[in-house]
Amino acid sequence: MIHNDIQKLIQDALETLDLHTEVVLEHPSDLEHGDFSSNVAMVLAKEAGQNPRELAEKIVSAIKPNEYVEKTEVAGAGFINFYLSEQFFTQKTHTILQKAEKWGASDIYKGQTILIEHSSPNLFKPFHIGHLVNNSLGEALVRIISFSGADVIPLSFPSDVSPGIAKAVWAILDKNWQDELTIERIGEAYVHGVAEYENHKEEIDAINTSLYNKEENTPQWEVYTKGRALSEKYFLDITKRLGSHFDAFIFESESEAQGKRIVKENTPKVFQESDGAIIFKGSEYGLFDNVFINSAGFGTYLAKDLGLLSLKFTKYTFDASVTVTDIEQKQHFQLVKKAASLIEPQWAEKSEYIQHGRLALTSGKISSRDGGVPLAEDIIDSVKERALVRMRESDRGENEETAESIALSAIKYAIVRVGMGKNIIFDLEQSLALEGDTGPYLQYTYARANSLLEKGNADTVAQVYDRAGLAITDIERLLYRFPSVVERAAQEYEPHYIANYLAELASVYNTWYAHEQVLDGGETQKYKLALTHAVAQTLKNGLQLLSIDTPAQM
RNA sequence: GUCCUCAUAGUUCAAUGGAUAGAACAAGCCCCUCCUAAGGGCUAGAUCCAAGUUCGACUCUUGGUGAGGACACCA
Repeated sequence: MIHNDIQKLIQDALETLDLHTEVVLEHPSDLEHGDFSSNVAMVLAKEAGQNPRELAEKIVSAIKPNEYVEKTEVAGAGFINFYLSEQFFTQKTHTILQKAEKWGASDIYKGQTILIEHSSPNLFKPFHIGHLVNNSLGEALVRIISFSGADVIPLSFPSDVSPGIAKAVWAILDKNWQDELTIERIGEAYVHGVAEYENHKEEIDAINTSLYNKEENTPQWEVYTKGRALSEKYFLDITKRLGSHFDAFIFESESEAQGKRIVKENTPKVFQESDGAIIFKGSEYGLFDNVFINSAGFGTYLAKDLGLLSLKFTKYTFDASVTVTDIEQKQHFQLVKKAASLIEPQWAEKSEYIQHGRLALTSGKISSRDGGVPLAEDIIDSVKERALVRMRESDRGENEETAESIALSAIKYAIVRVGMGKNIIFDLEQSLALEGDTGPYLQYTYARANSLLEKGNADTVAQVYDRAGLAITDIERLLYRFPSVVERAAQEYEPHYIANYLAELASVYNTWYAHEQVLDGGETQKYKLALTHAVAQTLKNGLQLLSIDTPAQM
C-alpha cells in the first residue's frame, strides 16, 4: 500500500534524526497540496524546540528517494506534502482495469460472519418513506461490508403481532373486506382501526389477545392469516424492487415468546414485578425504567427485541450482529442491551445498534394513499414520471427500465449521501431532482464514459501502459483512493463516504471531459480511454455498493 | 423535569484536530456546425452565542440559546 510505504519513509527519516512520534498521513483536502500530507513536523516542533518549517525541511532532506514519489515539499505551517509519480498513477490505472469488478474490495472483515438486520416491516402497515431510509442504508451496509470480506447474513424482523395489527384486523372485519382483501384496503383498515380504537377498545383488545395466543378457527384468525400473507408478499415485492434480499427472517411472534420466557426466567434476578407488569429498572444504570411484560401478560417491544437477540444466537453463528434502526429508538436499544448484558454478556458484546436520522418532509407534493406519510411506491413512481418526461424531451427516447433505475438512484442517493446520525430533510422538489449532486448525475457520468468506450474500442485498454506524455490528471489523483474510502465506510458503517467520493470523482471527470477530447485519434487516445474505463469501473463498483444501477445509456 | 441527538451560504449536504471551510440547488452571466447540455465555466453568499484546551478548533471541554427525540404497559 502506498500509504504505508510513505509512512515508512517518514518513520525512517525520523529515526535518522532521533525523533519519535506516530506518523499521521492523510490526503490533503485540496488536490493542489499533493497526494499525501503529514503533520509530524508540527507535532514534534515544540519538544524539539525548533521552528516547524525548519524541522520539516530537515525531515524532508532525510527522506530517501522512492520511485513512486515525484517530489516532497514543505508547505503551510509545516506540512510535508508528497506528490506521487507518473509511474505510480500509470500503474494504478492498469491495476484498476485488471481488478475490474473486484476493484475496491478488501479483506478487512475476512473470516467474519456479520448479521445485518434492516428493513423490518410492520405487517398490515404500508411501506412508507421512512422505510426507504432504513432500507437504503441497510442495504448499502450489507453490500459494503460484504465487499470488505465478511460473510453477511441480511436479516429482517417483521412485526406480525402487535396491538396495531389487532386494530387493522378489527377494521377489516368491521368493513367486511375479508373476502376481497387488497394491500390498499389493509392500509386503509389500519387507519380506520387506529381512529376507532377508543370506541371499540374491548373488541379490539380481545382480538389482540386471541392473535397473541394464536387462537385458530376464529374469524379474526382467518382475516389475520390472509392479511399477513398479502403483507408479506407486498414487503418482498417492494424490497425486491429496491434491490434487497434477505437470507433470514425472524418474526415478532416468535421473539415475543422467547423474550417472555427469558424475562420470566430472570425475574427477580434482573427484572422486577411492578403494578402487575414486569419491568427492568434501567434507572439503576443511568437509563430509565420500562415495561418488558405488560400486565396483560404480553411481551412489549423491549421483550421482543431481547428475544430477537437471543434467537439470533440460537439460530446463527456469527461474530457481530448489527441492527440498523431509526434514531428515536436509540435509548430503547440501550435498555435492551443493558438488560441483555446482565443475562448473557456476549449478547451485548457482539451486538451493535446503529441509528440513522429521522426523516422529515418539507414540501409534500406527492399524494399519499392514507393521507399521511407518503408511501414508498408513490415516491418512486412520481420520480420515475419525471425521468420519463426528461427522456421524452431528449432525442434518445423513452426507456421504462432506465427510468425506474434513475428514479431509484435519485431516491437512494439522496438518503445515502448524508452521514448516518443526522436527520434527513426530504425536500421532494430538491432532494429528488435529477441534476447536480444526485444519483442520476453519477449515472449520467457513467453512461457518458461508457459511450466513449463503445466508440473507442475499449478492448485494448487493458494492455495500455503508455500515457504518451499525458500529464497527470486530477482523475488519477482521486482514483487510487477508492479502496481506502470503501474501507473507511466499512469500518465506520458510513456509506456516505462512498457517495461523496463518487460525486467528487464524477465532477473531476466531467470537468476533464469538457476540456479534453478523448477520441482525438492521436497518441494519447489510448491512455485517455484507459482512464475513462477506470472511472467507469470505479463508478460502477461504488454505485453497486450503494445499490444503485449503472444503465449503459441514458 | 431528567436523559439522548443535532445546529455550517437563502435551501439541502460535505469537511480523519490541520492549509484559503468544499459542493449542489436556487439567483445572475457565459458555453452545444467536437466524443450524451441529466454536462461544463464565471460571479455573489456560511461555521448559533460565550468562555476554555491546543502550535492549530466547524470538529474536543464547559456554560448558554434553538430544534428534534426518549422517559411504564404502542412499535
